[in-house]
Amino acid sequence: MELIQIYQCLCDQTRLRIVNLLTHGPLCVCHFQDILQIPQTKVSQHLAYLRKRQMVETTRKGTWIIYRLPAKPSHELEANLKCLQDCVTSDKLFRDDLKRLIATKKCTGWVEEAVSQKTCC
Amino acid sequence: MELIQIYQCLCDQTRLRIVNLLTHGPLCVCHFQDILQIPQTKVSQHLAYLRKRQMVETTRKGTWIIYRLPAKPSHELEANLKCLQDCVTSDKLFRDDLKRLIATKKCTGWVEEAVSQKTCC
DNA sequence: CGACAATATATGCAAGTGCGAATATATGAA
DNA sequence: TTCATATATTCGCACTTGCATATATTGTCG
Repeated sequence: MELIQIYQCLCDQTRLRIVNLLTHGPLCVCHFQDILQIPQTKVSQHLAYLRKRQMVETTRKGTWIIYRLPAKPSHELEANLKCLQDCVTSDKLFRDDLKRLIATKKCTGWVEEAVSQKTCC
Repeated sequence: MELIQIYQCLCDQTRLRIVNLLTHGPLCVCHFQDILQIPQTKVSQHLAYLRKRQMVETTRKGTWIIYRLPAKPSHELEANLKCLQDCVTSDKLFRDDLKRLIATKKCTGWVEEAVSQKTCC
């Protein structure tokens, strides 16, 4: 992934919030709706933007589509994600998003459980 | 300087090249023209964009206007500039820009000399 | 003052962006 | 097959961006 594409992905607030959440693990579309409190089409549009530029990868579990950051990020992406994680700590909006993420208990290892319980959001 | 503004400033190739050059010291408009080989209005327009978002500061020396990165960068900006310097090494375009910068000998301490010699570019 | 050099700003235009509303697609369940 | 759920896509619109062309501003020097 090229440097400019990375900055293009991060230069919108909604996308920045999405990527910030994804640095803590994979999520599916409904989680972004819940945590960011924004309509589904808006989420999907920004996810499409990120997917087009290879900032995110997807897998399907039934009707859910799970989004994650690239399994093998380029050096540029890895460096910028680290930098992002360092920077977001000073901003209330991003901190609050992460709080809500933790509150939903969707940080890690939620996929298997969701599949077995057949409920995601 | 806010995170999103930083990404907005860096998400265009010309601006990224400008900021990359500035990480090595102040420059005036004519240097960007020379090194990046782009027309003056284009340089000025991008510099205005960066100035508006406080990514660069200016001082005047006669008819020249000298651009520099903020003397007191925010934590976010400092972190991202460091990250940028790490990332650009892998891209030929940015490496070549820096080569031309070095060739012009405008990396450091050129201002006083230029003023005394009354020639900048 | 006038002429020149360096830089900035205005204008018009094509392209891209962000967003809501509506619609389409895919999957699982009944 | 039909329905409901989750997600994606399309469309229209206002707004922004990048750029070239033209014009304005600012400072220096004579």
